[in-house]
Amino acid sequence: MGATRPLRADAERSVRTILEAAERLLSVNPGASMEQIAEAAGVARTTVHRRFANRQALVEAMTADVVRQLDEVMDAGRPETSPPLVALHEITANVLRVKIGWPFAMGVVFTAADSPAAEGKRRVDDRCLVLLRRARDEGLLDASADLDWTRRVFYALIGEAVHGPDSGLEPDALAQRVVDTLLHGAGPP
Amino acid sequence: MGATRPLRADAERSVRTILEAAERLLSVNPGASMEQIAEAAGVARTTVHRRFANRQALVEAMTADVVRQLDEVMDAGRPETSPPLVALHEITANVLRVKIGWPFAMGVVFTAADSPAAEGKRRVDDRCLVLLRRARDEGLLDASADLDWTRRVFYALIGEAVHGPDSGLEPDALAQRVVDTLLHGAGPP
DNA sequence: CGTAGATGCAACAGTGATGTTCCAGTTAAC
DNA sequence: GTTAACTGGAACATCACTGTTGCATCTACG
Repeated sequence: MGATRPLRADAERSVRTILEAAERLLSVNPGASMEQIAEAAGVARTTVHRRFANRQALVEAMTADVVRQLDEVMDAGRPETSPPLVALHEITANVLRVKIGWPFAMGVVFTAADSPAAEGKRRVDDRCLVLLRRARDEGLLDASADLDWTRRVFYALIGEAVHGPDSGLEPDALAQRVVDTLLHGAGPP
Repeated sequence: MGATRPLRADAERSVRTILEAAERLLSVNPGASMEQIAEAAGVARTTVHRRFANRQALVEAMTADVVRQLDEVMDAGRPETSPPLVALHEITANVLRVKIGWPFAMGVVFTAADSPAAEGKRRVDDRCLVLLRRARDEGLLDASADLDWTRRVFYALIGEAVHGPDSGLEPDALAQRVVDTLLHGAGPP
Protein backbone atom coordinates (compact mmCIF):
# COMPACT_ATOMS: atom_id res chain seq x y z
CA MET A 1 0.00 0.00 0.00
CA GLY A 2 2.35 2.73 -1.21
CA ALA A 3 1.96 6.25 0.07
CA THR A 4 1.76 7.54 -3.48
CA ARG A 5 2.43 11.20 -4.00
CA PRO A 6 -0.84 13.19 -4.35
CA LEU A 7 -2.08 13.55 -7.89
CA ARG A 8 -1.99 16.81 -9.71
CA ALA A 9 -5.29 18.69 -9.91
CA ASP A 10 -6.05 17.77 -13.53
CA ALA A 11 -5.23 14.13 -12.88
CA GLU A 12 -7.55 14.11 -9.92
CA ARG A 13 -10.24 15.52 -12.15
CA SER A 14 -9.61 12.77 -14.69
CA VAL A 15 -10.03 10.13 -12.03
CA ARG A 16 -13.40 11.52 -10.95
CA THR A 17 -14.59 11.84 -14.54
CA ILE A 18 -13.59 8.29 -15.31
CA LEU A 19 -15.25 6.91 -12.19
CA GLU A 20 -18.48 8.71 -12.99
CA ALA A 21 -18.47 7.65 -16.61
CA ALA A 22 -17.77 4.07 -15.58
CA GLU A 23 -20.72 4.11 -13.20
CA ARG A 24 -22.97 5.54 -15.90
CA LEU A 25 -21.97 2.90 -18.42
CA LEU A 26 -21.62 -0.13 -16.20
CA SER A 27 -24.99 0.42 -14.57
CA VAL A 28 -26.53 0.02 -18.01
CA ASN A 29 -24.15 -2.58 -19.37
CA PRO A 30 -21.89 -4.33 -16.85
CA GLY A 31 -19.79 -5.68 -19.70
CA ALA A 32 -18.86 -2.32 -21.16
CA SER A 33 -15.25 -2.16 -22.33
CA MET A 34 -12.51 0.10 -21.02
CA GLU A 35 -12.57 1.70 -24.45
CA GLN A 36 -16.21 2.65 -24.11
CA ILE A 37 -15.65 3.94 -20.61
CA ALA A 38 -12.76 6.08 -21.79
CA GLU A 39 -14.86 7.47 -24.61
CA ALA A 40 -17.75 8.25 -22.29
CA ALA A 41 -15.33 9.99 -19.95
CA GLY A 42 -13.88 12.00 -22.80
CA VAL A 43 -10.33 10.77 -22.26
CA ALA A 44 -8.00 8.47 -24.14
CA ARG A 45 -8.02 4.81 -23.33
CA THR A 46 -4.40 5.02 -22.22
CA THR A 47 -5.36 7.57 -19.61
CA VAL A 48 -7.79 5.14 -18.07
CA HIS A 49 -5.07 2.50 -17.93
CA ARG A 50 -2.70 5.03 -16.43
CA ARG A 51 -5.05 5.64 -13.51
CA PHE A 52 -6.43 2.13 -13.13
CA ALA A 53 -4.21 -0.79 -13.99
CA ASN A 54 -7.11 -3.22 -14.36
CA ARG A 55 -10.79 -3.23 -14.88
CA GLN A 56 -10.79 -4.78 -11.42
CA ALA A 57 -8.85 -1.84 -9.99
CA LEU A 58 -11.35 0.53 -11.54
CA VAL A 59 -14.31 -1.30 -10.06
CA GLU A 60 -12.60 -1.49 -6.69
CA ALA A 61 -12.07 2.24 -6.72
CA MET A 62 -15.75 2.70 -7.42
CA THR A 63 -16.83 0.37 -4.65
CA ALA A 64 -14.37 1.89 -2.19
CA ASP A 65 -15.92 5.27 -2.88
CA VAL A 66 -19.39 3.94 -2.33
CA VAL A 67 -18.39 2.23 0.90
CA ARG A 68 -16.92 5.48 2.12
CA GLN A 69 -20.20 7.23 1.33
CA LEU A 70 -22.13 4.54 3.13
CA ASP A 71 -19.95 4.90 6.20
CA GLU A 72 -20.68 8.59 6.20
CA VAL A 73 -24.38 7.87 5.91
CA MET A 74 -24.25 5.53 8.87
CA ASP A 75 -22.28 8.03 10.91
CA ALA A 76 -24.79 10.76 10.16
CA GLY A 77 -27.73 8.47 10.94
CA ARG A 78 -26.48 7.59 14.45
CA PRO A 79 -28.11 4.14 14.44
CA GLU A 80 -26.81 3.42 17.94
CA THR A 81 -28.28 6.43 19.67
CA SER A 82 -30.90 8.23 17.61
CA PRO A 83 -34.55 7.18 18.00
CA PRO A 84 -34.89 4.07 15.81
CA LEU A 85 -37.68 5.32 13.61
CA VAL A 86 -35.88 8.59 12.98
CA ALA A 87 -32.60 6.84 12.23
CA LEU A 88 -34.36 4.39 9.97
CA HIS A 89 -35.85 7.18 7.91
CA GLU A 90 -32.69 9.20 7.75
CA ILE A 91 -30.46 6.30 6.84
CA THR A 92 -32.90 4.99 4.26
CA ALA A 93 -33.18 8.33 2.53
CA ASN A 94 -29.43 8.84 2.44
CA VAL A 95 -28.67 5.32 1.26
CA LEU A 96 -31.20 5.87 -1.49
CA ARG A 97 -29.33 8.98 -2.54
CA VAL A 98 -26.13 6.98 -2.79
CA LYS A 99 -27.82 4.16 -4.62
CA ILE A 100 -29.44 6.46 -7.13
CA GLY A 101 -26.06 7.90 -8.04
CA TRP A 102 -24.04 4.70 -7.91
CA PRO A 103 -26.33 1.79 -8.68
CA PHE A 104 -23.63 -0.36 -10.25
CA ALA A 105 -21.07 0.09 -7.51
CA MET A 106 -23.74 -0.49 -4.88
CA GLY A 107 -24.68 -3.71 -6.60
CA VAL A 108 -21.09 -4.90 -6.51
CA VAL A 109 -20.69 -4.00 -2.85
CA PHE A 110 -23.84 -5.90 -1.93
CA THR A 111 -23.16 -9.04 -3.93
CA ALA A 112 -19.41 -9.65 -4.23
CA ALA A 113 -18.43 -11.46 -1.08
CA ASP A 114 -14.74 -11.51 -1.90
CA SER A 115 -14.02 -7.92 -2.84
CA PRO A 116 -12.11 -5.65 -0.46
CA ALA A 117 -15.35 -3.74 -0.08
CA ALA A 118 -16.79 -6.72 1.74
CA GLU A 119 -15.31 -5.56 5.01
CA GLY A 120 -16.99 -2.19 4.70
CA LYS A 121 -20.21 -3.93 3.83
CA ARG A 122 -20.01 -6.01 6.99
CA ARG A 123 -19.49 -2.84 8.99
CA VAL A 124 -22.66 -1.36 7.51
CA ASP A 125 -24.50 -4.63 8.09
CA ASP A 126 -23.56 -4.63 11.74
CA ARG A 127 -24.66 -1.10 12.43
CA CYS A 128 -27.85 -1.83 10.56
CA LEU A 129 -28.49 -4.81 12.79
CA VAL A 130 -27.87 -2.71 15.87
CA LEU A 131 -30.48 -0.28 14.67
CA LEU A 132 -32.99 -3.02 13.95
CA ARG A 133 -32.40 -4.59 17.35
CA ARG A 134 -33.10 -1.27 19.01
CA ALA A 135 -36.21 -0.92 16.88
CA ARG A 136 -37.35 -4.33 18.03
CA ASP A 137 -36.65 -3.54 21.67
CA GLU A 138 -38.81 -0.46 21.40
CA GLY A 139 -41.68 -2.42 19.94
CA LEU A 140 -41.30 -1.00 16.46
CA LEU A 141 -40.70 -4.50 15.16
CA ASP A 142 -42.40 -7.67 16.24
CA ALA A 143 -40.67 -9.22 19.25
CA SER A 144 -40.19 -12.44 17.29
CA ALA A 145 -38.86 -10.74 14.16
CA ASP A 146 -35.82 -12.37 12.59
CA LEU A 147 -33.39 -9.46 12.43
CA ASP A 148 -31.24 -10.96 9.71
CA TRP A 149 -34.22 -11.53 7.46
CA THR A 150 -35.52 -8.08 8.29
CA ARG A 151 -32.23 -6.54 7.31
CA ARG A 152 -32.22 -8.36 4.01
CA VAL A 153 -35.78 -7.30 3.34
CA PHE A 154 -34.74 -3.74 4.13
CA TYR A 155 -31.94 -3.94 1.55
CA ALA A 156 -34.24 -5.49 -1.01
CA LEU A 157 -36.81 -2.75 -0.54
CA ILE A 158 -34.15 -0.11 -1.00
CA GLY A 159 -33.01 -1.86 -4.14
CA GLU A 160 -36.55 -1.95 -5.44
CA ALA A 161 -37.33 1.65 -4.62
CA VAL A 162 -34.82 3.01 -7.10
CA HIS A 163 -36.30 1.00 -9.96
CA GLY A 164 -39.54 1.41 -11.76
CA PRO A 165 -41.62 4.44 -12.60
CA ASP A 166 -41.16 6.25 -9.28
CA SER A 167 -37.39 6.32 -9.18
CA GLY A 168 -37.61 10.02 -9.90
CA LEU A 169 -39.37 10.75 -6.63
CA GLU A 170 -37.68 12.58 -3.79
CA PRO A 171 -35.44 10.28 -1.76
CA ASP A 172 -37.46 11.23 1.31
CA ALA A 173 -40.68 10.12 -0.30
CA LEU A 174 -39.08 6.87 -1.41
CA ALA A 175 -37.70 6.36 2.08
CA GLN A 176 -41.15 6.89 3.52
CA ARG A 177 -42.48 4.16 1.32
CA VAL A 178 -39.61 1.79 2.08
CA VAL A 179 -39.81 2.19 5.85
CA ASP A 180 -43.57 1.94 5.81
CA THR A 181 -43.46 -1.24 3.78
CA LEU A 182 -40.73 -2.67 5.98
CA LEU A 183 -42.75 -2.09 9.12
CA HIS A 184 -46.26 -2.84 7.93
CA GLY A 185 -46.07 -4.63 4.61
CA ALA A 186 -48.94 -4.12 2.21
CA GLY A 187 -51.67 -5.32 4.56
CA PRO A 188 -54.21 -3.12 6.34
CA PRO A 189 -53.15 -1.46 9.57
CA MET B 1 -40.00 -20.48 -36.82
CA GLY B 2 -39.06 -23.73 -38.51
CA ALA B 3 -40.79 -26.95 -37.56
CA THR B 4 -37.43 -28.63 -37.01
CA ARG B 5 -37.41 -32.39 -37.01
CA PRO B 6 -37.41 -33.74 -33.41
CA LEU B 7 -33.97 -34.40 -31.98
CA ARG B 8 -32.67 -37.84 -31.39
CA ALA B 9 -32.83 -39.05 -27.78
CA ASP B 10 -29.15 -38.56 -27.06
CA ALA B 11 -29.17 -35.10 -28.58
CA GLU B 12 -32.14 -34.17 -26.44
CA ARG B 13 -30.20 -35.32 -23.43
CA SER B 14 -27.25 -33.19 -24.48
CA VAL B 15 -29.44 -30.13 -24.70
CA ARG B 16 -30.78 -30.66 -21.19
CA THR B 17 -27.31 -31.31 -19.79
CA ILE B 18 -25.94 -28.16 -21.41
CA LEU B 19 -28.82 -26.02 -20.18
CA GLU B 20 -28.39 -27.28 -16.65
CA ALA B 21 -24.64 -26.83 -16.69
CA ALA B 22 -25.05 -23.33 -18.09
CA GLU B 23 -27.47 -22.44 -15.31
CA ARG B 24 -25.08 -23.82 -12.70
CA LEU B 25 -22.12 -21.85 -14.05
CA LEU B 26 -23.81 -18.62 -15.07
CA SER B 27 -25.55 -18.28 -11.73
CA VAL B 28 -22.12 -18.14 -10.13
CA ASN B 29 -20.32 -16.27 -12.91
CA PRO B 30 -22.48 -14.60 -15.56
CA GLY B 31 -19.41 -14.17 -17.75
CA ALA B 32 -18.52 -17.82 -17.97
CA SER B 33 -17.35 -18.84 -21.44
CA MET B 34 -18.96 -21.36 -23.76
CA GLU B 35 -15.84 -23.44 -23.26
CA GLN B 36 -16.39 -23.61 -19.52
CA ILE B 37 -20.05 -24.41 -19.98
CA ALA B 38 -19.20 -27.21 -22.36
CA GLU B 39 -16.66 -28.60 -19.94
CA ALA B 40 -19.11 -28.45 -17.05
CA ALA B 41 -21.67 -30.23 -19.19
CA GLY B 42 -19.18 -32.91 -20.14
CA VAL B 43 -19.45 -32.27 -23.86
CA ALA B 44 -17.19 -30.80 -26.52
CA ARG B 45 -17.40 -27.11 -27.19
CA THR B 46 -18.49 -27.79 -30.75
CA THR B 47 -21.49 -29.69 -29.46
CA VAL B 48 -22.66 -26.64 -27.59
CA HIS B 49 -22.33 -24.58 -30.75
CA ARG B 50 -24.17 -27.26 -32.68
CA ARG B 51 -27.19 -26.95 -30.40
CA PHE B 52 -27.02 -23.22 -29.72
CA ALA B 53 -25.67 -20.94 -32.40
CA ASN B 54 -24.94 -18.12 -29.99
CA ARG B 55 -24.46 -17.46 -26.36
CA GLN B 56 -27.62 -15.43 -26.79
CA ALA B 57 -29.47 -18.41 -28.22
CA LEU B 58 -28.37 -20.49 -25.26
CA VAL B 59 -29.57 -17.91 -22.76
CA GLU B 60 -32.83 -17.51 -24.62
CA ALA B 61 -33.42 -21.24 -24.46
CA MET B 62 -32.87 -21.08 -20.72
CA THR B 63 -35.22 -18.17 -20.22
CA ALA B 64 -37.84 -19.69 -22.49
CA ASP B 65 -37.76 -22.79 -20.32
CA VAL B 66 -38.16 -20.74 -17.17
CA VAL B 67 -41.01 -18.73 -18.63
CA ARG B 68 -42.74 -21.96 -19.54
CA GLN B 69 -42.34 -23.16 -15.95
CA LEU B 70 -43.68 -19.87 -14.65
CA ASP B 71 -46.72 -20.13 -16.88
CA GLU B 72 -47.37 -23.56 -15.48
CA VAL B 73 -47.03 -22.22 -11.96
CA MET B 74 -49.52 -19.47 -12.67
CA ASP B 75 -51.93 -21.91 -14.25
CA ALA B 76 -51.72 -24.20 -11.26
CA GLY B 77 -52.15 -21.30 -8.83
CA ARG B 78 -55.40 -20.08 -10.38
CA PRO B 79 -54.81 -16.46 -9.40
CA GLU B 80 -58.11 -15.41 -10.98
CA THR B 81 -60.38 -17.76 -9.08
CA SER B 82 -58.71 -19.36 -6.08
CA PRO B 83 -58.96 -17.60 -2.69
CA PRO B 84 -56.25 -14.91 -2.82
CA LEU B 85 -54.37 -16.00 0.26
CA VAL B 86 -54.30 -19.58 -0.92
CA ALA B 87 -53.19 -18.62 -4.41
CA LEU B 88 -50.56 -16.30 -3.00
CA HIS B 89 -49.05 -19.08 -0.94
CA GLU B 90 -49.21 -21.66 -3.66
CA ILE B 91 -47.76 -19.42 -6.33
CA THR B 92 -45.02 -18.13 -4.06
CA ALA B 93 -43.91 -21.61 -3.11
CA ASN B 94 -43.87 -22.82 -6.68
CA VAL B 95 -42.08 -19.75 -8.00
CA LEU B 96 -39.50 -20.29 -5.29
CA ARG B 97 -39.00 -23.82 -6.52
CA VAL B 98 -38.33 -22.51 -10.01
CA LYS B 99 -36.06 -19.77 -8.76
CA ILE B 100 -34.01 -22.13 -6.62
CA GLY B 101 -33.32 -24.30 -9.62
CA TRP B 102 -32.84 -21.54 -12.21
CA PRO B 103 -31.61 -18.42 -10.45
CA PHE B 104 -29.66 -17.08 -13.41
CA ALA B 105 -32.40 -17.56 -15.97
CA MET B 106 -34.94 -16.06 -13.58
CA GLY B 107 -32.68 -13.07 -13.18
CA VAL B 108 -32.53 -12.56 -16.91
CA VAL B 109 -36.28 -12.89 -17.31
CA PHE B 110 -36.91 -10.32 -14.61
CA THR B 111 -34.39 -7.74 -15.76
CA ALA B 112 -33.92 -7.92 -19.53
CA ALA B 113 -36.70 -5.79 -20.98
CA ASP B 114 -35.84 -6.60 -24.57
CA SER B 115 -35.53 -10.38 -24.61
CA PRO B 116 -38.24 -12.52 -26.17
CA ALA B 117 -38.97 -13.70 -22.65
CA ALA B 118 -40.25 -10.22 -21.84
CA GLU B 119 -43.64 -11.08 -23.27
CA GLY B 120 -43.94 -14.06 -20.97
CA LYS B 121 -42.83 -11.93 -18.10
CA ARG B 122 -45.58 -9.42 -18.82
CA ARG B 123 -48.08 -12.24 -18.84
CA VAL B 124 -46.94 -13.33 -15.40
CA ASP B 125 -46.96 -9.73 -14.20
CA ASP B 126 -50.54 -9.28 -15.31
CA ARG B 127 -51.85 -12.37 -13.62
CA CYS B 128 -49.94 -11.38 -10.53
CA LEU B 129 -51.62 -8.00 -10.54
CA VAL B 130 -55.01 -9.63 -10.93
CA LEU B 131 -54.30 -11.70 -7.87
CA LEU B 132 -53.15 -8.71 -5.85
CA ARG B 133 -56.21 -6.72 -6.86
CA ARG B 134 -58.44 -9.53 -5.68
CA ALA B 135 -56.47 -9.65 -2.45
CA ARG B 136 -57.03 -5.94 -1.97
CA ASP B 137 -60.72 -6.23 -2.72
CA GLU B 138 -61.02 -8.86 -0.04
CA GLY B 139 -59.28 -6.69 2.51
CA LEU B 140 -56.10 -8.73 2.57
CA LEU B 141 -54.21 -5.66 1.42
CA ASP B 142 -54.75 -2.11 2.47
CA ALA B 143 -57.37 -0.39 0.35
CA SER B 144 -54.87 2.29 -0.58
CA ALA B 145 -52.08 -0.14 -1.43
CA ASP B 146 -50.17 0.62 -4.64
CA LEU B 147 -50.51 -2.64 -6.52
CA ASP B 148 -47.53 -2.05 -8.76
CA TRP B 149 -45.25 -1.33 -5.83
CA THR B 150 -46.71 -4.31 -3.98
CA ARG B 151 -45.97 -6.58 -6.89
CA ARG B 152 -42.40 -5.37 -7.06
CA VAL B 153 -41.98 -5.88 -3.34
CA PHE B 154 -43.38 -9.35 -3.79
CA TYR B 155 -40.77 -10.12 -6.44
CA ALA B 156 -38.00 -8.65 -4.33
CA LEU B 157 -39.00 -10.75 -1.35
CA ILE B 158 -38.98 -13.87 -3.47
CA GLY B 159 -35.56 -12.94 -4.74
CA GLU B 160 -34.32 -12.42 -1.21
CA ALA B 161 -35.78 -15.63 0.14
CA VAL B 162 -33.55 -17.84 -1.98
CA HIS B 163 -30.42 -16.11 -0.73
CA GLY B 164 -28.73 -16.26 2.59
CA PRO B 165 -28.50 -18.95 5.22
CA ASP B 166 -32.06 -20.21 4.93
CA SER B 167 -32.12 -20.90 1.24
CA GLY B 168 -32.09 -24.59 2.13
CA LEU B 169 -35.45 -24.42 3.84
CA GLU B 170 -38.55 -25.99 2.36
CA PRO B 171 -40.11 -23.82 -0.32
CA ASP B 172 -43.32 -23.87 1.68
CA ALA B 173 -41.59 -22.47 4.73
CA LEU B 174 -39.91 -19.80 2.62
CA ALA B 175 -43.23 -18.96 1.00
CA GLN B 176 -44.79 -18.60 4.44
CA ARG B 177 -42.15 -16.09 5.37
CA VAL B 178 -42.44 -14.19 2.07
CA VAL B 179 -46.21 -13.88 2.17
CA ASP B 180 -46.20 -12.99 5.83
CA THR B 181 -43.64 -10.26 5.25
CA LEU B 182 -45.50 -8.98 2.21
CA LEU B 183 -48.74 -8.65 4.17
CA HIS B 184 -47.49 -7.50 7.53
CA GLY B 185 -43.88 -6.38 7.17
CA ALA B 186 -41.67 -6.79 10.20
CA GLY B 187 -43.80 -4.74 12.57
CA PRO B 188 -46.02 -6.10 15.35
CA PRO B 189 -49.50 -7.34 14.43
C1' DC C 1 -28.23 -54.59 -39.38
C1' DG C 2 -27.99 -50.42 -42.00
C1' DT C 3 -28.33 -45.66 -41.94
C1' DA C 4 -29.03 -41.12 -40.57
C1' DG C 5 -27.87 -38.53 -36.93
C1' DA C 6 -24.82 -37.25 -33.12
C1' DT C 7 -20.37 -36.65 -31.03
C1' DG C 8 -15.35 -35.58 -30.15
C1' DC C 9 -11.31 -33.63 -31.76
C1' DA C 10 -8.24 -30.83 -34.25
C1' DA C 11 -7.59 -26.95 -36.91
C1' DC C 12 -8.47 -22.41 -38.50
C1' DA C 13 -9.83 -17.59 -39.11
C1' DG C 14 -11.73 -13.64 -37.17
C1' DT C 15 -12.70 -10.43 -33.58
C1' DG C 16 -12.32 -7.50 -29.81
C1' DA C 17 -10.46 -6.43 -25.39
C1' DT C 18 -6.33 -5.81 -22.81
C1' DG C 19 -2.17 -3.93 -21.38
C1' DT C 20 2.21 -1.72 -22.59
C1' DT C 21 5.43 1.44 -24.75
C1' DC C 22 6.98 5.58 -26.78
C1' DC C 23 6.78 10.32 -27.87
C1' DA C 24 5.26 14.96 -28.80
C1' DG C 25 2.49 18.46 -26.97
C1' DT C 26 0.00 20.56 -23.03
C1' DT C 27 -0.71 22.04 -18.29
C1' DA C 28 -0.40 22.52 -13.33
C1' DA C 29 2.67 23.85 -9.58
C1' DC C 30 6.52 25.98 -7.29
C1' DG D 1 9.68 30.49 -16.43
C1' DT D 2 11.25 26.13 -15.45
C1' DT D 3 10.15 21.75 -14.36
C1' DA D 4 7.74 17.78 -13.50
C1' DA D 5 3.47 15.78 -14.27
C1' DC D 6 -0.22 14.78 -17.29
C1' DT D 7 -2.49 13.78 -21.73
C1' DG D 8 -3.51 12.06 -26.46
C1' DG D 9 -2.39 9.16 -30.05
C1' DA D 10 -0.35 5.59 -32.51
C1' DA D 11 1.63 1.31 -32.52
C1' DC D 12 2.38 -3.22 -30.89
C1' DA D 13 1.97 -7.79 -28.72
C1' DT D 14 -0.99 -10.83 -26.52
C1' DC D 15 -4.78 -13.26 -25.34
C1' DA D 16 -9.35 -15.29 -24.79
C1' DC D 17 -13.48 -16.14 -26.85
C1' DT D 18 -16.21 -17.07 -30.87
C1' DG D 19 -17.85 -19.49 -34.64
C1' DT D 20 -16.91 -22.71 -38.45
C1' DT D 21 -15.27 -26.80 -41.00
C1' DG D 22 -13.85 -31.50 -41.84
C1' DC D 23 -13.45 -36.05 -40.54
C1' DA D 24 -13.33 -40.33 -37.98
C1' DT D 25 -16.07 -42.69 -34.67
C1' DC D 26 -19.98 -43.95 -32.19
C1' DT D 27 -25.05 -44.68 -31.36
C1' DA D 28 -30.05 -44.33 -31.51
C1' DC D 29 -33.74 -45.91 -34.31
C1' DG D 30 -36.24 -48.13 -37.86
